[in-house]
Amino acid sequence: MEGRRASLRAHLFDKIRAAALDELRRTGAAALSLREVARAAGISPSGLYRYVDGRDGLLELLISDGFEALGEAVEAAVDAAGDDALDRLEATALSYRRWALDNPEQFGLILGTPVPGFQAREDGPTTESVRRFAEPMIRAVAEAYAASHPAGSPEAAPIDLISFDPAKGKLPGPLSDVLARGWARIHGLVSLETFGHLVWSDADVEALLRTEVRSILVELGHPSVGVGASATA
Amino acid sequence: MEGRRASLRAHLFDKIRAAALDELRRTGAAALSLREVARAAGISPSGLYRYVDGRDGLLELLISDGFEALGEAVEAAVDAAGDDALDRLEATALSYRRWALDNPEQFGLILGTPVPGFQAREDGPTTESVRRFAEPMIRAVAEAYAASHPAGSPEAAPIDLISFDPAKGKLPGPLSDVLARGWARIHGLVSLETFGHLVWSDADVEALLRTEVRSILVELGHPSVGVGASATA
DNA sequence: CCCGAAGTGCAAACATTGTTCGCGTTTCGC
DNA sequence: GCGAAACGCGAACAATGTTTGCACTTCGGG
Repeated sequence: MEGRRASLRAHLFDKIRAAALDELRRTGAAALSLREVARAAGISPSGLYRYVDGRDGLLELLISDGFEALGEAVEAAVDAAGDDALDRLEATALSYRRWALDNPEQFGLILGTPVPGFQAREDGPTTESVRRFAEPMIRAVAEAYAASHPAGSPEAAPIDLISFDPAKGKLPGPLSDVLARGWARIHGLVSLETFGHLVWSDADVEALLRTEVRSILVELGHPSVGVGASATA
Repeated sequence: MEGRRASLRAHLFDKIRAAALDELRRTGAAALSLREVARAAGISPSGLYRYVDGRDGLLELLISDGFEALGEAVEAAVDAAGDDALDRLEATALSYRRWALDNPEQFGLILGTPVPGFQAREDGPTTESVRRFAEPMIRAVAEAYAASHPAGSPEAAPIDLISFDPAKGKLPGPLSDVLARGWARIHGLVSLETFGHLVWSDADVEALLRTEVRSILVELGHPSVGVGASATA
């Protein structure tokens, strides 16, 4: 039996989670008030401590949920895309941007300036969520890489990327570099736009992202993209 | 004359500025305590209000100083570099990274997640500092662009970039796109590294940055970088 | 069935925070 | 020299995160 107690607890926990997310969306991470969350959840401030370890625990919850949500958004978009590596990588980049623009506070919380006191515990839920988040992005790049470096070639991926766990150990090999650069190109544009640092330009950021995706594929030596990816679209 | 009063005021203001920067470095922007700054500056909390408009005023001061410092760091590095566009752009990227790694809290404050309540006033010191900061970066890209698109060519820069003021109006033309993409590539790598999101990789970020600088120049059609110089058609 | 143990929620308290207000004191400009 | 402005401060207020002790409910094994 579930037990009356556990059921009530789970229900209230969801209410707290929802209230915290709401507060985060409304006021941002730095101004997130534990007491306000408690009020919204219909609970006393001290009662909240039975569910969450203080303000940091609240943030950990939100960070974990954030990575999970972003990962799911990207995965859904990639799944909806076709089989072509270009389409899939493009879907990755565009869904990454869309999620960031739709959830700027959450995006800032998980991938922006780290919050001062907080450090994710190795065994906390965050590490698993990060893994969950990184997987579709790694997969998209790995697929594109594999397409142009077949399994027999000397530059084939040295390890099985899909099963790589970013939480433990470091990713070696040439793919590490191209993955970091590819992600950085996407993340750079998205974070600058999301945080309001591109207002001086009238650029169409979505178009820029598409250009960047092509440039990544070009450097990956992907066949379906011609060499003509020049500066101006 | 300077006046005894003005002199004391300037001196104390510098002390406050230094104390605030110290606090920022130690605890981060979100946890910056006005009272702690007051203590460090040897002044009462209320007395601080004679110099700075509350906590937001303190942040504005730090933001403004941050942009200024980053701008100076980049400018100094570019000036120290030679005449070659590659060297100059590389110096831009590497000094940008170095400053971020050396001043992570300040970097997060000016280019990371925006602080919730704060919005830079149009007439505040921040706008001028942003302009000051953007100038050397714009210049580096503009020079590289000009080198491959001489003044007579159809794709020459349509406006005088050097005198462009990012505070008012938007930057049009093809340079806007390449500037945004170039900056984003650098900023993406630097912010990911600074905020600790590249720990899964053992990549040499400085080497990655060099690679990105080259790729930017290639897409600019710059002649000094061999490989795909014929890319732009 | 029932009773000790564990879980649950809360009010009160405490230390800190940002900000405002009024009051003496010092300095400036005329 | 004198009125006025600037200055610095202590006290106060509302709000925050966190701890503690205490009633009360629910669970599980005898």
